[in-house]
Amino acid sequence: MARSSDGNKKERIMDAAVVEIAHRGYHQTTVARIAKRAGVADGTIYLYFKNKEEILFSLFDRAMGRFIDEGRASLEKSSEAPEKLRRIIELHLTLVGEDRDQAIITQVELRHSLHFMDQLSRAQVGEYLSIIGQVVVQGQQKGEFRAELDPVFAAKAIFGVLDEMATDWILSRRNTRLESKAGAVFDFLWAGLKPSC
Amino acid sequence: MARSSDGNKKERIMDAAVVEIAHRGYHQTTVARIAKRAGVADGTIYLYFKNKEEILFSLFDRAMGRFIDEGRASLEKSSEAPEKLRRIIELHLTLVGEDRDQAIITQVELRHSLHFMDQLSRAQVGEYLSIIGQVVVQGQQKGEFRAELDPVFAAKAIFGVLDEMATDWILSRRNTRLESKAGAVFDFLWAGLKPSC
Amino acid sequence: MARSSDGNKKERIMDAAVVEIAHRGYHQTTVARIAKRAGVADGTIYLYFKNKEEILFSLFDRAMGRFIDEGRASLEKSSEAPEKLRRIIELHLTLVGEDRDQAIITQVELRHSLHFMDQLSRAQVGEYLSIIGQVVVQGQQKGEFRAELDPVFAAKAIFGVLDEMATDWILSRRNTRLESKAGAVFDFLWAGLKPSC
Amino acid sequence: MARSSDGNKKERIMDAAVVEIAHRGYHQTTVARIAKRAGVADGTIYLYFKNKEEILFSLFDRAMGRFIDEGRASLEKSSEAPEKLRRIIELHLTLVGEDRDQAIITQVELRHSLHFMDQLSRAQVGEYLSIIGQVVVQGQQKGEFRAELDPVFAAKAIFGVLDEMATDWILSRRNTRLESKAGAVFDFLWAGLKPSC
DNA sequence: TATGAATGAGAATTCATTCAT
DNA sequence: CATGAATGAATTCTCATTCAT
Repeated sequence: MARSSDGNKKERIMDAAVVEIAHRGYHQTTVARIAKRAGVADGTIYLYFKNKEEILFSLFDRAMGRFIDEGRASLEKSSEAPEKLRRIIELHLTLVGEDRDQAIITQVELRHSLHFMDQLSRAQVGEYLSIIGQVVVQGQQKGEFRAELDPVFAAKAIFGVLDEMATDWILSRRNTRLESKAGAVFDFLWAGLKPSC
Repeated sequence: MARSSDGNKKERIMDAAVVEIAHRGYHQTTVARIAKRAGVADGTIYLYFKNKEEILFSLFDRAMGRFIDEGRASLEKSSEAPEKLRRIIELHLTLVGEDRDQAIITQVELRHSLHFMDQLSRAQVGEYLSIIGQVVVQGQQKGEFRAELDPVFAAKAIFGVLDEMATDWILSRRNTRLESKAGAVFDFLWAGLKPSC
Repeated sequence: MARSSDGNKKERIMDAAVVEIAHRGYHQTTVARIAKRAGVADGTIYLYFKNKEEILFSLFDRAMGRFIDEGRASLEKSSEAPEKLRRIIELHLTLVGEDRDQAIITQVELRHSLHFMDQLSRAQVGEYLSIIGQVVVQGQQKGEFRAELDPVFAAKAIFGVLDEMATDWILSRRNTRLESKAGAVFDFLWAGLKPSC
Repeated sequence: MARSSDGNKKERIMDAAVVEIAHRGYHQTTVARIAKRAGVADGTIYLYFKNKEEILFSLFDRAMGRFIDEGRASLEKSSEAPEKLRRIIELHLTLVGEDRDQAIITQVELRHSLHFMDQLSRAQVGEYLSIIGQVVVQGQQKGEFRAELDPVFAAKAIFGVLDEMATDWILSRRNTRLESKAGAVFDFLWAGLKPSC
């Protein structure tokens, strides 16, 4: 049966795309290279993706899906907002940090044009930001976070710090673990969020 | 006259490039289009730039130069670290916010590829981060900022928030002024930086 | 049932091909589209036709077969050459005019290339022309048509007029009936054929 | 100066296209082959033609232009309608017959799709038919041609006979001169056109 | 017979860059 | 310095055809 090869083939193409694109950049990566690495014919790519750009979008969807799903799941485990914030920070840095190639896609290649970023941010990034925002709101309701803070702004600020850490980690090719920054990030953000005394 | 038209011509090409690249993206922008908008022949571009990529680099240099120069100048005017932080925030958001096309270049197009970002971050972004870092260090020395904070980390966090605000402003095509976020950004960062009580 | 579905399937494929090719042209029509319209799998096409070109040839054969068969049958009904000429004209225009899609195939798509036309004209068109030629010969023998006319030439001239009417009808998308031209065509040709006085 | 090479280059490309397309058919002819025969780079083709199809259209325009121009010029030389008819017939067959490759383009390749024929017939073929029609009208006014004939119909009939002779000449690869048919064509058409007695 | 996923050769077109004027 | 016609390498995508099931 084609049972297993079907799903596998699309995945295989995406995996190949991550490696190729991470190494040479989206524009230098030819569809032929991706096909070759995936072990399929060039034309086969087009059975699974409308065009080259669709591959990149799919890569984003797959990655962002994990952020959102695992983000949601992680939040359910704790009830305190600061604890949730810590979990999100750790999860974000862990997910980005566990696959450098994928991280290059997410932090760099996926942002290569306004047109592209537009589509991304509208959909899933917006959802991710709103998850963060909900944690902020919840923390404010319980008095754990400063009430006067705009939660939408706060979510973006939090995301900005996380995103910068991720990008910085990619660019500095040192062999550090990205998660190791989680403590510092939490301390900094928590200081900015907690009620002043 | 011949003398100045030279300098003018390079500037004209760069200005044309900003508009074209902001509107269609770097890869969709042809050298011919830039030449046309600049009012020069295609070949003339190559008298001023080694190749297409060089144009983009020059755009970055020109923009980053202002950040660094005006950043430095601005810092000299005040002596308190929090005040300096506020100035940097305002300057950053003002400079990004005053020209949407240029901002698209800075926030989006310039981040094309790892190869590209590498070159950027090594040089001037590193310098910009170090300016921010120096403010943090100074604040810590004077007891205005929390001493236990790693100033290099803090600089990145600050930059991350500013950068996210800038990118968000570009993507949300609302007609707001980016500088209007300066107050909120300062409050948030200041809370995260000041000594806990 | 299996037996007849076989024949049906080939017919179904040919019918689908007529519609698709008439609407998009031979080269823009993919085998996949024909298969889809015919309700069969892509591969099934190749059980009935050696390749895509064969479909077109088959379409021609089927159409030309009717011209020849019905032409012959029609000629047997009358004995006077002018009457036979009239019948041929009417039959030709009626057959072309009764199915616009099929007519597009016959008048346009089938004339794709020299290679293609060669094969067509050698075989069946030659036979059709010879049927017309025989009518001319017969008319000359009975003194109904001018004797000095080369019957091969006359057949081509007759065919040329009919063919031009057919093509013109296709291109002018007016909602006229092609057969309505039969009278005028006959009058014109008859004048050219009958003995001068 | 590029003075002479400009016009020449476009002509050279068109000449190369005639040969290549006549020999292999439009679809089997690659732009690269045309470029090679024309002695230019592939890309150069696109400085003179928007795309491959445009080359074919240009070929048609150039050819049809001669038919119309020389047709018009030829008609001015004589005043009798039958004489004009004879001139048109001779000119048509001479022009088609003087360049077999070009004739293949005109009689076969240019007709390969409805879309294509539409564009052709609308414009210049219509004009050519109307030139023929005017001769018919003039002949009718002077009593040289049968008055009851619809001149639009007659023009198409005349064209149909000429066109069939041309196509037939191409397909029969015999080494005859197409113009040699002019007499027979004229006799046949003249018999169909002249007032009955 | 019938299927349809997979193949991979093939071609049009673009565009950064050069260089003769 | 300036031009812009010419170059030709490079790449995406299509689609007729095959073949394992």
